[in-house]
This record gives sequence, structure tokens and C-alpha cells, in this order.
Amino acid sequence: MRYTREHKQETRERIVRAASRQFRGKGRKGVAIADLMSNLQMTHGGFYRHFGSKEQLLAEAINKGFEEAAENLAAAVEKGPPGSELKIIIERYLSPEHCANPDRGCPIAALFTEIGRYPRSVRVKIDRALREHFKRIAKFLPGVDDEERRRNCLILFSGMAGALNLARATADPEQRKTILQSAKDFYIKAFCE
Amino acid sequence: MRYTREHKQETRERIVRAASRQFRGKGRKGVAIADLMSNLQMTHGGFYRHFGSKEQLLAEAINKGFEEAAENLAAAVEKGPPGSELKIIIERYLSPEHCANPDRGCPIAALFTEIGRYPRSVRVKIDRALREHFKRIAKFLPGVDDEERRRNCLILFSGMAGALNLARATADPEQRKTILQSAKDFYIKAFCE
DNA sequence: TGTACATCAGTGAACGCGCGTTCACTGATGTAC
DNA sequence: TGTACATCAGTGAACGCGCGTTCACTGATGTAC
Repeated sequence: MRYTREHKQETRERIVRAASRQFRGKGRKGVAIADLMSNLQMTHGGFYRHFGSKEQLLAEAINKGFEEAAENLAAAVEKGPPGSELKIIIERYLSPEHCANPDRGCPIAALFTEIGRYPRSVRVKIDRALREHFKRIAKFLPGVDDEERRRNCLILFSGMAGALNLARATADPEQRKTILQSAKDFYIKAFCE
Repeated sequence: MRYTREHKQETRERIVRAASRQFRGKGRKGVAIADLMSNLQMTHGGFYRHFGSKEQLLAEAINKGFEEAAENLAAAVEKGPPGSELKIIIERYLSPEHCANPDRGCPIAALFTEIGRYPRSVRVKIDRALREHFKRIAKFLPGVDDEERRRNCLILFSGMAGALNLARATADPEQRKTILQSAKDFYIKAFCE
């Protein structure tokens, strides 16, 4: 069956979107191409009409994750009054929803223990995407100049990603709540006051 | 060849120690039993005389990681003058050495994105070990009571683990240094002053 | 003390399964005439 | 406008490999007598 060019593009995007979720939810080795494709009602053979390898998909999927994150973030920030942007960002990042749904959340938080083991080509692409992403967010951070805002951005987001992952790793729900709430209070105090 | 009871115990410990390193360095799915055993000059068949499954080994290996971490930490703290314990801990945790050697470092930092996906039995064991570990460290944290010290401990270590992992994920060495240094300054200022 | 037997840590082949990737094929639709 | 052919997204079997686990076997040493 031959399809239009648009159809191919659409299929490709569906694969990337699903992969982005699955990689964040299960890690690089937790995702199987055949399983991914069958989720989209397709067979695995067609995969290689769109991507050269699983690694190539991984890189694109992580980029997609940043895009989604940026969209969600922009949408959330717009709802609140001006001046409250950072507080909203922190509260969303450390929310129970974000904690419970790694597959729809921050790709760095979902994957950063394993990114160091990815092939260099993939890591470099992630570096670039992450730098872009931080550049867009840094304007909400306190600091006397761009440099300080950038450093604060690194500190805040790495710290929140750590708290989020400690909460996700914790089996006890009470302890999980404590971690999220304490971290929320701490980072709001440190960066919003 | 039959061996003494001590010999068996020794072999078992060598397996756990090697596994602890390998799991921290490569993640659960990155470790292969046959490879692990051949590193110890043995064949894979003997593994099941010591452990019921790879999962069981994983749980023990992570516990071993906490033990090692506790020993290292105690040794480091003793070297400095009293009152400087927390500063020493922070500087060690965010050092380039810790960043470059995940396999010998903090097991939580090495694995926390994937712990949430481990079988519940393993997660519960990790919970317990972590709680113990934090209990030993919390006394170095500031706070008016045990409860506040415990919360500060969660915040500090999750935050540092996040910074460490962001640094590990980063391909650019300069950026890596910036992350570690900024986080070090920040957490020392926040918890040691 | 010496001997015959039992034990069991470790060996290495084998099993069964999952997975990334390849490939010959299909058939609907685009395109050249 | 109609027709013959080319294209190529998607199919599904197959390949090759790695891995967790099992199992029959080995043989040095512990143990019962």
C-alpha cells in the first residue's frame, strides 16, 4: 500500500511521540521496537523505513520530550499572574502528578542516570537541547546577570530532578509526599523570595 | 571440588561486591550474570549456588553500596576538624571524582531513575537501607529537631544527587565543572552557614 | 588412624526467550506517456 | 482522460545474538564408621 508523503510524516511523528513516552517511562533498554510499533497498530518491519536505528530514535524522542515539556510549561505559566511564574514552575515540577507520571514529564529527570552511558552522538544532541531549554527558562530565575541566572537554573532544576527521583524511588507513599513537599518549600524559599 | 564453608562465604561476598560496582556503573539491565562471574574468573553456572535470581543479587548489591558509602563517608569525616563534617560531605559528594566514578559512588545517585521500576520486593529493601543511611547522616544536618534534620537531609542529598547526575549526563566538560561547582557553593551556603 | 562414601561449589553445554535488524514481498497509489 | 509501470510504506518471517536460568556432571574434601 502506497501512502502520501504527508502520511509518512505523520507515521514518523506518531512513532517519535510514542517512543518519547516509552523511553521516559522505561529507559533505553526497557523499550522494544516491536512492542513500540505494535502499540501503534503496526509491525516492527516498517520501523526502518523511518529510522536508521534505535539510537537515532532515542535522540529524537528525547528532543521531543523537551518540546513537550516546553509547551506544558508555557501553558502553565500563562495561567498565573505575572511575577508568579517561577513559583508555578516549581510547584508543577514537584507535584504528585509529575512524580507519578515519568513518561509524560521531564526527560532529564526520567533518564539522567543513564544518559552518561548513551553513545556520544546522542549525548551531544541532548546537551544542545538541554542548553536551549534552559536558555528559555533562565529568564524566570533570580540573578544579577545572565550568567548568574543560568547557574541558578542549573542548580534549581538539577535539585528538583533529584528530589523528584528520590520520591519516585521511594516505595512508601508517606515518605514520598514528605520529600516532594519539603523540596517544594525549600526551593520556593531559596529562589522565589 | 568441594570447598570449606568459609570459602563459599568469601565467593558470595566477592560476587556481591563486584555486582554492586557493576549495577551502579551500568544499571540493572546493563549487567549480565555470565559477564559478572567471568570477571571473578568463574563460570555463570555457579551463580545459582549463591543466589536465587538476579533480582535477589540486585537487592543485596545495593545494600552493599550503602555500606561502602557509609564507610567512605565515615573515613572522610574523621580526617577533618569537628564542625566541618557537613562541608566535607558536600565537597566529596560533588567532587569530580565522585562524578567520574558512578560505580564506586552513591547507589541512589547511580540508580534512582530506575529504582521506581524495580520489583516491589527490591524497592522495599532499598527503602529500609536508605532510611537507615539517612538516620546515620542526619546528625550532621542543621535543624531544631530530628524531624527537621531528617527533612533537610532528604533535601540536601536528593538535590546533590540531581546535580551529580546532571553533571554526569552532560557531554561538555566545562559545563560539567560549572554544574558541580555551582551546586557545591549553593548547598554549602544553604546548609553550612 | 584409615577407608569408603556423601556432599556440594563450581563447570560448561543447553534451553527458551526477547530483541535489533534484515529482507523478500505486497499492493495501493503516484507518475510518465 | 486512460493505461501501464514504478515506487515505497508497511508486512511478517527469519537471522543472529545475548541473556537468565537449568541441569547433568566433576572431583576435592568433609564425614561416618
